[in-house]
Amino acid sequence: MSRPVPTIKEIADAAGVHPSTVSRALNPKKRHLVAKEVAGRIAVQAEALGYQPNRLAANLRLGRSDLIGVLLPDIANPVFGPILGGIAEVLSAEGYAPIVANAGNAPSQQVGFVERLLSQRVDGMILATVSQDDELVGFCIQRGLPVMLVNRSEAQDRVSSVVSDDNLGMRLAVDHLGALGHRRIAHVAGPLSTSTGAQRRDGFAHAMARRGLNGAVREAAGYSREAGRLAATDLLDAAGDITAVVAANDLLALGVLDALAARRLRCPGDVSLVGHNDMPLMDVVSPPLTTVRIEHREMGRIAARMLVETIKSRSSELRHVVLSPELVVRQSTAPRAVAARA
Amino acid sequence: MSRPVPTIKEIADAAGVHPSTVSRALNPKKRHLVAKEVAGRIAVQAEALGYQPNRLAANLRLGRSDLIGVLLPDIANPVFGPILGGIAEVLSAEGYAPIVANAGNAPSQQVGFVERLLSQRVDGMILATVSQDDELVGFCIQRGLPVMLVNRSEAQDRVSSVVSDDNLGMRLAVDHLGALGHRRIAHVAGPLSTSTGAQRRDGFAHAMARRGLNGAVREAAGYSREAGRLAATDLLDAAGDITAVVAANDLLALGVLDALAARRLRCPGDVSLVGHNDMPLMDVVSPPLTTVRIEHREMGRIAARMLVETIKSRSSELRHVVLSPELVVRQSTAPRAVAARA
DNA sequence: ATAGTTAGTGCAATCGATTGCATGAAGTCA
DNA sequence: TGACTTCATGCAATCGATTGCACTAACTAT
Repeated sequence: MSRPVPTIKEIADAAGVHPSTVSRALNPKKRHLVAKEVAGRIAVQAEALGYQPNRLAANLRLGRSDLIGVLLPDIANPVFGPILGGIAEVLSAEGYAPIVANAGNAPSQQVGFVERLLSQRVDGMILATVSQDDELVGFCIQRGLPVMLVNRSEAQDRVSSVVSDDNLGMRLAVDHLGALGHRRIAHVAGPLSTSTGAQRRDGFAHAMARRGLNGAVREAAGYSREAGRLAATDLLDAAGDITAVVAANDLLALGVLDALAARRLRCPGDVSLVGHNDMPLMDVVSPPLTTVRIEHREMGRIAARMLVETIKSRSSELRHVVLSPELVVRQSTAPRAVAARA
Repeated sequence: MSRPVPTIKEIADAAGVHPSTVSRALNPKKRHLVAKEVAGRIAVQAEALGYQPNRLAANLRLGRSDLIGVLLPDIANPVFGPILGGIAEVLSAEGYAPIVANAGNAPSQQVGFVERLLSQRVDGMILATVSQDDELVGFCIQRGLPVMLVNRSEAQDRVSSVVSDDNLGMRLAVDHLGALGHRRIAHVAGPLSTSTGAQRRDGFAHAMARRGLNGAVREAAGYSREAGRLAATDLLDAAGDITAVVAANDLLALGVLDALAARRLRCPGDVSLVGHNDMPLMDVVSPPLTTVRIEHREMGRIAARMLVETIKSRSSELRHVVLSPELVVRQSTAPRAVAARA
C-alpha cells in the first residue's frame, strides 16, 4: 500500500515556510511574489517528496474544474473519433480535460449524463448530440454553462456552433450527379429532428429545384447502416427507376449499398451513390464511395477553441462557424446508364 | 448572467434546518438518519431552488473524484471507439465518468496526460496505450493508483489486463490459410514493443511451426495503413512468391491491400489476406476482409468493470482476462491458385 | 538616527460538502 | 414520577489549496 500523496502543508514543513508561501511558489503566476531562494528551496522539497497538485482542492476554491463535458451520441460511430480527437487536442493544449459521455440519442437518457457533468462542475460543454429543438441546450443555458455545438446546430439559435455547409454539400453532390446525366436522383435523409437531417434534405430539394428537378426523399430513423438500408428499400419500392441516390451520411450510404445488393442492383452501374462525411475507410469500401468530405477533426478543434475562448472571456456572444465541404469523387458514381433497366 | 447555483447552506436556510441535515437528507445512503417530514421539506426546497450537487466539494472531503482516466493512443483509430463505448457504458452505470486522453504513442508525451489525470485525482486509470516495458505503469503504481490494461498487456505482469488470445487468433488464421492450401504464408507484424505486435508474431511462428512451415515476418513501424503498406512492400520485395499474408491488425491489412494493388496483385486471386480485430466496415471493404474478430466493446466493458471492482475492494490482486477471438471468413481468402504467377 | 517605503512572508478566512460526536426531546418501563 | 433509552438534529472540524490583508524586516532618503 503506497503512502499518501504529500500536501502543500507537508512541503511547507519540510521547507520551513508557511503553506501559503508554498502555494505561491508552486504556481508560476504567483511565483514572483516569493523570494528566489525560498522558491528554489520549496521546489527542491516538492520534487523530493513527490508532490502532486490536487486540482479538486484548488478548483473548489477557484470555482472551476478545468474539465469540459463532451456529449456524443455514439462513440463507436467512426465520425466521432476524429471529432473527439480534434476536441482533445485543443483542450489539452489549453489546460483542460474532456469528460466523455456516450449519451445516446434520447434526451431523457442524455439528461442523466448532463447532470453528472454539472455535478462535476465542468466549465463548459460540447454537444455533438443536439437536435433541432433540444431541451438539453435549454437546461445548460438555464444553469449558465457555456455550451458549444459541433457537427449539428439547433433551430432556436441559442448557442454557438461549428457545422458543415449542408447547402453547398448537397449542391456539390447533385451537380456532380447532374453532370453525369442523372435526372432521377433520390435522397436518403437523416432524422429530420437533427439539423444534418433537415438541412441536407432542404439542400437536396434546393439543388434539384435549380436543375428543374424534383427528387424522392425518404427519412431514415437514425444514422445507421441498417436505418439506411430500410429507407433505401422503401425508396426503391416506391421509385424503382431512380439512377442515383444521395445519402445524408456515409453509414446511410452503406445501407443503401446493402439495399441495392439485395435487389441485385449494381453500384454505380445501375444506381450511382453519394454519401456525406468521408468517414475513415470510404476509399476502400466496395465500390469506393463518392462523398461530401467534412473535416471532422478540424471541426472538433474549432469547437473546442471557441468554447475555451467563451469560458475565458465570459462572453455570451454567439458565433456560428460554417465549414465548406468538398466533393470527393470515387467509384460509386458513374454516368447514367443509357439502357433502361428491365 | 445566471444567478449562482444554490448551495446546501441556502437549502438549509430555506428549509429551516442545519446544512448537515440537508447533506444527509439529499444523500440516499444517509437519508434514514433524517425524519421523513424534514427530509420531504428539504427535497421540496432543493427542487424549487434548483440545487445542483457539487462533487468537487464532496469529493475533496471524501478523498476521491468519481473520475477514471482513459488513455488511448489514437481515438480516431476505429478500434478505440468501441473500446471506449464499452468503458463508458460500465463507468456510467457504476457512477463514474471517463476523462479521455488521446495520448499518442510516445511515453514522454503520455506522462503529461497522466500527470494531469493524477492532479484531477482520478480514482483509477485504464490504459490502451501500454507497451511491453511501459514506464507509465510504473509511474501509476508508484502513486498507488489502480490501473487496468485493455487490448494490450505489459511484459512485467504488474497490473491487471483484458486482452485477446493472440495465440489462438493466429492459429485460427494460419489454419484457415493452411486448409486453403497455402504454404508460403507471411506476417505483417505490429510494433514488437507492444504485446499485440510481439504475441501475434510469436503466435504466427508457432502456428506455422505446427504445420512444419516457416513464414517471413516484417514489422510495421506503427499500427497504421501506411505502415502496413510499407511493411508489405518490403515483404513482397523479399519474398515475392508468398500466396498469403496475415496482418497483425485490420489497418495493417488495408495497407497490405494497398501494396498488392501497387503491384497489380489481386486479392485473393494472387494473395490471400487475413487481418485482426474485425473493426467496423471490414465487411464492405474491397474485398471484404477475412479477419480475427475481437470483441472490443466487451473488452472495454470488462476492463471498466474490473477496475471499478479493484477500486471498491481496495484489492491489489492481479487478474488477467484473455478473450477468445473467432475467425470471420470473408472474401479476402481463397484457395491457393494452382498456376504460379509470372 | 529617524521616518518612510517596499518586498516578502504569515494569518486566517474561504470554497462546499461530509460526518463523528454531543445534546436534547420524546418515548418507554418500572 | 423518575430513570433510562433511542432518535433526530446541530456543532464544528475536516478535506487541500488559494489569496486579501496585516505585519515585519530591510532598504533608502533626509
